Amino acid sequence: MTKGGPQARQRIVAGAADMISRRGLNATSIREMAKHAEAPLGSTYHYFPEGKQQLATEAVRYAGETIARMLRKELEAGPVAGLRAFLGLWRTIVIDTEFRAGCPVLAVSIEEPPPGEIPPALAAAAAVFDDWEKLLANSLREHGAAPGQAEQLATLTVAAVEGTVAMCRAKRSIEPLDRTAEQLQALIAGAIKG
Amino acid sequence: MTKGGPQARQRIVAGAADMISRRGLNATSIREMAKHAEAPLGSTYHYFPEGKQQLATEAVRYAGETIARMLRKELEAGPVAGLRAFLGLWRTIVIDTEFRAGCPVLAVSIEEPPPGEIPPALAAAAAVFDDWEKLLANSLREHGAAPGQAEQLATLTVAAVEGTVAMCRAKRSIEPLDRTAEQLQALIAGAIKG
DNA sequence: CTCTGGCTATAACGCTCGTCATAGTCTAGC
DNA sequence: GCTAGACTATGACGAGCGTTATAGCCAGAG
Repeated sequence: MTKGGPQARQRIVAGAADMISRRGLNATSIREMAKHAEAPLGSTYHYFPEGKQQLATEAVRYAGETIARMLRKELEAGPVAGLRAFLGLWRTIVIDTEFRAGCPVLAVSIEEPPPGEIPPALAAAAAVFDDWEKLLANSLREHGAAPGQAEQLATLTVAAVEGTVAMCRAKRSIEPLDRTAEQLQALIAGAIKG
Repeated sequence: MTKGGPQARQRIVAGAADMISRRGLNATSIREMAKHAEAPLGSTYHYFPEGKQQLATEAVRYAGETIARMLRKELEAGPVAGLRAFLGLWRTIVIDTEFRAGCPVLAVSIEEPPPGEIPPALAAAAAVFDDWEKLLANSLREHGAAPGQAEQLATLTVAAVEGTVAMCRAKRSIEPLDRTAEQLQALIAGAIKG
């Protein structure tokens, strides 16, 4: 049986991350998230009593952790290998979904917060970006890059990939990602040698 | 008088671009766009008979042209000057709006299109990115960069800036943009010398 | 068997959405 | 002044939204 039980919670979170990565947070309704996960609407409020914000927050963290785990593993073979895996992951997502999906973390980042407060989903997105950057920067430093350079390069890499994925979706072409990939690889390869 | 007349059309488009850059396309309603431009709701359907899609398309083109015009002008002083102006523009937007606004072109790019068709606003976003890239690439080539390198660097620049602006919004900090700025400036300065 | 507590089913709340229709107002040109 | 056409005012349409409430199911502990 794939339905019911606590594993439904997991399915809802994963499905929410997927839907947010396609349509953005605001265009993704709780009803659709439930349907997509084959869970009843009532269950979403059972598992996520704080409503949509909580669900979005967990979806962002889930996607962030999934990618961070992959990054950590691939970075063991060095920064260039890690970068290649990072780029390859996004390449697969964009192509397999026919340019329909992107990054849920970016999607959450560009929604205006209500005045005077920071929604938890937005804070989670910031934490995910920080996480990814730190993983890259640490690996760069460990392989001989200057500390300041490592930080800047890590930020540039994450930002460029996020931006390029969005550009690929608009253009319905993978070419921007391949161009960005070449530039970043040359950059990072150079930084750990100099 | 600031109300009424054909100049209302302009105000609606400019206001729509601003609102989309803050909340994304889906979270921006026609009613709010009208109110924001101090125009009656009926007027939006008078000026934009195809409804929201048309308004979004014009908003994307408007924002794209505004920035392209600025880029064209600043690039006359060379690629590094153009890049600096580009970065400075986004820096101002992000800071002046207290991390609430970003790029409307990016915002439109990450909305899932209906199956089997490409909404005009998405096509317009792709065209705007192309425009910006071509301006940068041409300037790079004119200043001695190798053609392939120029194209890749232009794509990287646009993507990195777009991605960084989103990161700045999530983190509520301008630091990512300053880091990206340093890296891109070094890169572009290097490319037109070698 | 009974009872408890996790999960589901169903319906409703007030609200906003995109869009359309219709009638009214205003202004320029004759 | 009068008429045409650009613009506005108003209200409605069905639909979907996030959220809440209430009652029901049903496995497993006692």
